[in-house]
Amino acid sequence: MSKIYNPEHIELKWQKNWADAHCFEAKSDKSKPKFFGLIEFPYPSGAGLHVGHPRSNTAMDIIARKRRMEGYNVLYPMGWDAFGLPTENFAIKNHVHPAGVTKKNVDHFRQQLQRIGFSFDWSREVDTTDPNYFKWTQWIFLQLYKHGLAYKSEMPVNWCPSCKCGLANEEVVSGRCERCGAEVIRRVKSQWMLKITKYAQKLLDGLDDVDFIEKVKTQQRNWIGRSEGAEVDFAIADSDMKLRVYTTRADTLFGATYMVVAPEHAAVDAMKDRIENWDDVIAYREAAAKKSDFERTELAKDKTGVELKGIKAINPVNGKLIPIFISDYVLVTYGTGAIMAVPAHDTRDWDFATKFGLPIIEVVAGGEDVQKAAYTDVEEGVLCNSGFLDGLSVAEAKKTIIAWLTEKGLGEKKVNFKLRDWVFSRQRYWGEPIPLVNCEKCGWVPVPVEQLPVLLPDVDNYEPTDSGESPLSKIDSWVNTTCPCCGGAAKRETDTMPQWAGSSWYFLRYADPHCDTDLARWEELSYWLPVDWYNGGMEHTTLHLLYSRFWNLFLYDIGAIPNKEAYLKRTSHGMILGRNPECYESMTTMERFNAAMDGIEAWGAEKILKDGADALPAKDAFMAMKEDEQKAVIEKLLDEKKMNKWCAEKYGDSSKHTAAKMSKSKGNVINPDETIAEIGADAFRLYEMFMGAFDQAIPWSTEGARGCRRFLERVWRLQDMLTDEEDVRKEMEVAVNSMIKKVTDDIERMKFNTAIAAMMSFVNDIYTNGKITRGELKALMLCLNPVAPHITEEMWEACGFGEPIYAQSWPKYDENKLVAAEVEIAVQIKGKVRARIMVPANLTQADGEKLLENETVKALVNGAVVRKLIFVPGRLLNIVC
RNA sequence: GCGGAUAUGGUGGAAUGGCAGACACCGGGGACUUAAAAUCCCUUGCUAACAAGCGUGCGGGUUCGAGUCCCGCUAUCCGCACCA
Repeated sequence: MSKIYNPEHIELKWQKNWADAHCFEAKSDKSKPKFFGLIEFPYPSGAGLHVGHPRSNTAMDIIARKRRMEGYNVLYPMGWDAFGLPTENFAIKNHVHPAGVTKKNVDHFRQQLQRIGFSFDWSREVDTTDPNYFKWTQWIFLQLYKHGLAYKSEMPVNWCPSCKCGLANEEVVSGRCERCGAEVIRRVKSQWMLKITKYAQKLLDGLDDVDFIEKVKTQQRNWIGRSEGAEVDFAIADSDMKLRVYTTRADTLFGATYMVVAPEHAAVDAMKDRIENWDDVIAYREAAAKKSDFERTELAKDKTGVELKGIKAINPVNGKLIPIFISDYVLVTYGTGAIMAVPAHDTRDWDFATKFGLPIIEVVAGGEDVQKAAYTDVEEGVLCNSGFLDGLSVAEAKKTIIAWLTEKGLGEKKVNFKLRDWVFSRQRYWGEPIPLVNCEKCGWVPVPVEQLPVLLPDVDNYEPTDSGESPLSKIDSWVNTTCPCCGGAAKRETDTMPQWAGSSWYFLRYADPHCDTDLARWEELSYWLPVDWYNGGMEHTTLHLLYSRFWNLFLYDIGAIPNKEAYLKRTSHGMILGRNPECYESMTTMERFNAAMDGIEAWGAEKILKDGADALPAKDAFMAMKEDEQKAVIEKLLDEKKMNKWCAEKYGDSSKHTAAKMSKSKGNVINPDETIAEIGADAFRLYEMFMGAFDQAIPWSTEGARGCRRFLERVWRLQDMLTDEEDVRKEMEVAVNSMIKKVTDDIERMKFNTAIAAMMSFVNDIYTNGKITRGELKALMLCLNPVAPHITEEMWEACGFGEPIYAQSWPKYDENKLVAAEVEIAVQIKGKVRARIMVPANLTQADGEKLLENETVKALVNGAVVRKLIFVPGRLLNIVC
């Protein structure tokens, strides 16, 4: 009888063994093929790891461990994306230095990750707040600056009044600050911007060369938002001014019955003298500026605007005079900030025209009455009321009109993107200082490379200022410096970089994390990059993933790195959900108590209430308790099962109602430490991978996790069934080979749940059989090792199988031993299964006829005329008669 | 509004157009225990209860055969959102 399975003991032992052996450190043996597996490095928050982190980490750990066994030189690194607001806010509140907070959090995270047994190469750990690291973040910024891709711009930015900080568009979620939830307002500030728009086309094109899951590509394409159209000039009547618009529907030009410009559009000011209702215009403009993005969105349906009285534009195709309006449904940031309005064929224009009583002229026939609704179909329609375009399809008309406009010098073909430039300034302390100084004589001057990094000074107070300046601006000794160019007095830039900066190139640093002459040495970059497989969350698709591709493309263009695209392959995991607290929160104390009473009756009171109340029947005792005592008792009694049952009754039986995204505020976060303490790291890893399809959101189930522990107990006890036989027994060949094949294939497809199911089936087979040979156990240990590395190493050692598994090769399967000699097939009559028969596995399609001789089949056919016979070898026989 | 995804037992989920529900969780029963836990074995889609019938969100279609393919809906989730 083997010892009792004690995960904690085994896991700590092997974690130490691996560290001592340095077996997961990436070697610079460039003769071997390399594999660079990457997962997003975490932000080390004070709350510590949650169960979502290990889902991605475990998946890539499995792949990394398998690759090592397959003979690859594997780089699987970990680091910390450690700049960021929560740390800074914590530091402000508790009057401590953010660096100290960061260190403490990082140490906690590292310890938590190590307890799970990931095969990270800890010798390559990176930390974005380490000056040796952010020296190169600053260096990259200066390259962007030198190549004209960083510029300062007075522009309206999204301003979070609570964080007192400018936000990128990507950080604004339905009008609210992504971090704190406060309503975002618009505020004009001078900001550093990165010209990511210059790379819009390259970022789009690059997607064709990489293996990203389709929905990531689609989301990036939509975010970049390329559209093909034309710019057209509309002359202003009685002047030599022109108003240029962008349109994707140049074909509908004859239907343009008015124009709209954004309230902030410069042309409005240029025409000031001729506008008769200037006061109205100014009033509208101010009202629009005051609106938050949220209000703009809220009122999206309700069109407002003011006509510029006294001014008319001329439609270039028919010379008609048309009015001009300002309205905030036209955005100054897109296209030319002005549009031609074709109410008959654009829903927004139709809404506006209807409200303001403007003419609606049909120019594409084929739809319903355009007076009732806009007709926007571009596939079916045929042009009408459009002079020389009449009778053409929309596509033909577009070509024709653009050619005509180009020839006349009235317009031209134009491509536009939704992608905006990246607001790169933050008025915060805990970020990389932007390494520029402002000299009155020389303007903005980069800090020379040899003076990098520009370090953060020690500050007493990290509180942002109400003026919107960074706390750094208050440190005169730091701000005042000399100009590197002329040696005169100069001031440092006090804005810092956003959190995205450090994470936009960290994968490059992993190739050579201790290099102090470059961001990483060329030969290391050429060997390790690009990243072979990057797994991460969908929430980073349009932010981090796009930004880092942008930096990588840029660094490639300036010859700093050898690879164009950063990541060859991108996959994504689903979220892990917790219990929906609404269920629990909406219960009254009595309801909770009643639900809990079931538990009391079922299990006996004393046991459950051991350290709660003294006596039962509990109702009286319970009612006598203080409220928080009651709460504690209820928490103890209301296990997951009861909660689900209760929620199901209240909300219907779907678990979708009982599950919700985990968050601290909802109080439904599952703590991995507690789970690991209960079931061990191997069972935890196993459950994370087994719980469901890897790419889908899944509610956590404590019961399900315990089931995985149970499986490992079963595996552990296989030692008691072990025989002295070295080889795989004949009768187990199919089971062993098909398991190896299934596990091998499914790991590559990230179908971890079915890979694990295959191993469970195998173990079930062994239990039925009662015995296991050394060869059979070896195969199982090797397959299971990437998922549950500790228990498999321990058993491998205990059984005397030789060198540790981390030094073993991945098992191979024999194609010829995947199916038994005889297989069961279904016999169908007209598609209905009527019987199952055993037949030799090697029958081919041609043997189908012969099966009619089979007694069972004969009886089913019962002398009827067989009209058609379908035989699918190994699967079924279908007889139509 | 646009884009993407999803829909299968009490639950999580399996299933290259070929035996729907693998593998688990929960539940039920049994064995072993003074007892409990643990473990092992059996059972577990629904209805009827004989060997039958019905079942993959809804309505059509293609096919010898559809959870899977096609057409038309519905519901839910996620992302974007006045992008001309």
